[in-house]
Amino acid sequence: MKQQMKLSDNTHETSIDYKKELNPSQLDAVTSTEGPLLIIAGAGSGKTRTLTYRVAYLVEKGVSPQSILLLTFTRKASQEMLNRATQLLDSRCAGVSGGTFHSFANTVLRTYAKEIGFGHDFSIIDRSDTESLINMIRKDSGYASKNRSFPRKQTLANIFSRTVNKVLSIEDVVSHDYPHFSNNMEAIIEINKDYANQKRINNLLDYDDLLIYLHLLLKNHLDIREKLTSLYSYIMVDEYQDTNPVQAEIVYFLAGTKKNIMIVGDDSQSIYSFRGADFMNIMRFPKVFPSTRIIKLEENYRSVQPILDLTNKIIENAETKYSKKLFTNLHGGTMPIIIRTEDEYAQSGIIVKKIKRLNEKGIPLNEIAVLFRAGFHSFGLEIELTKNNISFIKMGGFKFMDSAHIKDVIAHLKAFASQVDRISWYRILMLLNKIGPAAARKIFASVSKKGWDAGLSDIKLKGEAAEGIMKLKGLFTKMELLSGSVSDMGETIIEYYIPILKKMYDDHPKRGKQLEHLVTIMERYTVLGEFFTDMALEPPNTVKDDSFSMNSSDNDRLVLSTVHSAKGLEWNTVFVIWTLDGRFPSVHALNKEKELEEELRLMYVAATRAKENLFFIYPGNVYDRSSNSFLCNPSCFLDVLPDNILERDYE
DNA sequence: CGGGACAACGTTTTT
DNA sequence: CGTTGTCCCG
Repeated sequence: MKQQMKLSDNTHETSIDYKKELNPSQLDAVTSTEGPLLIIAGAGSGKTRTLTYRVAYLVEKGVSPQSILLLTFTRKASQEMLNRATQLLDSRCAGVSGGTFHSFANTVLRTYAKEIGFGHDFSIIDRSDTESLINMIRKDSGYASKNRSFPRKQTLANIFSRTVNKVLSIEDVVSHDYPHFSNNMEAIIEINKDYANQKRINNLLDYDDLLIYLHLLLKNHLDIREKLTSLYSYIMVDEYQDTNPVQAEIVYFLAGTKKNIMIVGDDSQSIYSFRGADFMNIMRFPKVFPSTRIIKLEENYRSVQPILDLTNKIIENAETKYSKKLFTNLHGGTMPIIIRTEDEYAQSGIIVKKIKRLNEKGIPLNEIAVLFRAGFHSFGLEIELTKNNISFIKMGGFKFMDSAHIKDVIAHLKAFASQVDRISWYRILMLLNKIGPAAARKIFASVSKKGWDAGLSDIKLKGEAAEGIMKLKGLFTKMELLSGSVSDMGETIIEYYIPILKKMYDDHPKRGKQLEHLVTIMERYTVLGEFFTDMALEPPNTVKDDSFSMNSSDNDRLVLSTVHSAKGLEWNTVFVIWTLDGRFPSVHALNKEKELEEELRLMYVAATRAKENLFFIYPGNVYDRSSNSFLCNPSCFLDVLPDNILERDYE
């Protein structure tokens, strides 16, 4: 203890000058350590900075890092904050417990799995595993073949997840959001029950279960709750406007009696209601914690005045309850502009032209972003960028872990690790020639009873099917000799899998390379279970995919991103494309007040990403298939703005 | 079992 | 337009 004190004294002889490095509100937020605290942090107001300094402040004050809990929206966010705090103070900050709600739940539940009726070695299933399992139950139930318009696996997964995240009943969700499936109510409820049973039998938790069971644990086991609340004496939660009711109650339980809890958020940037987030959580917080102090961070350090004028005006039209008016000391800059073009092609053309001009002025590509409402909105632009040799990186969308070949290889690993993993066994068996659902069922029944060795030997098959099973058994026999090295097993599987890959995909060389990349990820693991958990909870979020850029080696690339994945980021210049009614806001939200309000916040998030230049562009006349109509009006969020705030170029 | 014909359906995203 | 699922036939 003494040694630690001495060490820290040495490492920060230049103590942090909080007064100098933070503005008064930030300083207040950083140094108010006791009791409940609500920070309303406007866009670009130094939210991350505040959290980082607060971690350092607490640690410097002598609070043990292990007793600080920092919950964030993504793992990347928490890691970045802790890294910065470490740079600010010293390595003690790295000992702070930080992560997402889900990873925190995972850690806690591994210890207390027995209390919720699971084994401590439970597996976490990702969204596609979830859908596969639901699909098996769906088929088994027989409802699907009786009824042509029975909900698909994806729809069922959506219904179930929504039920959990919004704390509603299946009846509520179906009748409200899927009224056309109301006549299947009993069947849907039955499948949901089966799904829960299957998970319990097979020791599986899906993403929602992690939250649900953590919540249940805290609610029903006071002794465990007390243990945790005495362990975590200082809690910080970021992006609170995007928490759902379950997460909010978890926070409430964790706060315990000391209630040293700080939440940070911006009600104007709540954009995840489609998955149960409710910005009323942040509104209600002072009621739930009666002695809450509220601090507003209103100075914006990001955008020039003309951009701020516009974003302030946009959000004025929302019914947010915590009013705040952002101001800046960054002067100069030009008025944001909205441009109408002839068609999509012309829209792309303008962007290409403007990017080239900005580039000549010395603004690097990675300081420019093109933002849009939905992933597919950038397809046309991607083609034009490629033609013009402008390299770009697209954020969000397509995920490494979601591609079929990666899933296949991991399924082999999972099947090897568990003879009762139905999802994985079906998946790998069906890859074999002449083996379909019926054979897979038979083989899996045998394997789950006798293990893979005897299970595969005892199965009677003919011809190609028998051959395939032989090969699979050969693979597993080989894997058993590898004494548990994760990457060695991976490589062995890939060797076996390559012929299948070649048969199935024309682009197998590219996919083969990605499989090699998977092996390098595996090399970081010695315990198979940890590999599986990490792949579910913290999957690699980018594919190093050269198809997306001309010269992928350099980092100077234009950023294409959905507005959702642009949250928290900033660029010198931002283009928002497809800003017309029906695209942004989306057609689906046009007649629904609540959803339209969220689209407005989404537009606010998009616009507040810009530091100096902000462009809105839309093609003037677009046919929309889904609504069978022509879209031609500029986004209503922008159209209502006065001319002295937004310049118009309608040709 | 596997392939072809046909019909239904569709945001956004992270864990 | 592409994905997902069902049905039906060889």
